[in-house]
Amino acid sequence: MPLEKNDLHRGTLDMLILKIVAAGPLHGYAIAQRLQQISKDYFQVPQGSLYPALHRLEEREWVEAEWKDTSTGREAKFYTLTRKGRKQLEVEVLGWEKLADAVSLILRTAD
Amino acid sequence: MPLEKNDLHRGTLDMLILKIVAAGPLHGYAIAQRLQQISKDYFQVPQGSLYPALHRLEEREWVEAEWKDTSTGREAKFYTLTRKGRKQLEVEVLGWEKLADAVSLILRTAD
DNA sequence: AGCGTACCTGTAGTCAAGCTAGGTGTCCAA
DNA sequence: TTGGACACCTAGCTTGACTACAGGTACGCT
Repeated sequence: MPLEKNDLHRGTLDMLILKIVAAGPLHGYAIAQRLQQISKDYFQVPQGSLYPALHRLEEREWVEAEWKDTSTGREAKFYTLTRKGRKQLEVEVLGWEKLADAVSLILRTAD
Repeated sequence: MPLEKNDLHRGTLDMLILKIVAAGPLHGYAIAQRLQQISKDYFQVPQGSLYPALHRLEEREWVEAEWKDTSTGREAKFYTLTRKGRKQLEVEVLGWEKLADAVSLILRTAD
């Protein structure tokens, strides 16, 4: 009986990750941190959502992964946006904006 | 190979239906029509999404159903928002707004 | 009379995405 | 030496939106 369910709205996560990665290569853990930080703790992406999402994005060739050293000297998988990924990001942002507009219309107009 | 995928974002549909019904009792078919009309054809809710959603809402006691005559003289199931449903609508709208704000933050800030 | 179309409801089965819960291992500070 | 932050991963569940059906009524057109 959870009082709260966070459940990121479906499909949003991909866009957010792409957007974060668009600003420069980052490893998964850091991506989640940035999302949380920028969104002022709204997005707290569980690892069970994060890593499958990253693998999905990689499989679709929207990002590319490479093992590199982090600033703390350890290894981590850094993700870089591909050209395809940049295209996809545009599509998703546009889609999001249209959705948000449509929802907004309903919420404002429906009574 | 669909060029386009519409796929309503998860959970949005419930909110939209509640909002439409909040303006007064309507039957399922008419709800879908209103959504489409108000959103300028953005939302074209397939019946395989619509009816399961309505049954879900009814089961959760956010709406109540009653068979009545339509303006054209035929029978249809009219859905009315319950008190619980009104509460839920508030929750969902608030949730949506928070999500939209957070997404907007990411999209604006992330680079 | 027959035919199509809009109206109106419904279900079965599939699929995708996000979740919980578990696991591995490193490094550092208390 | 223990705990926590860092960093990765997977299995299995749940949920909701979809496709593709299926059924029925009323009306207008030819």
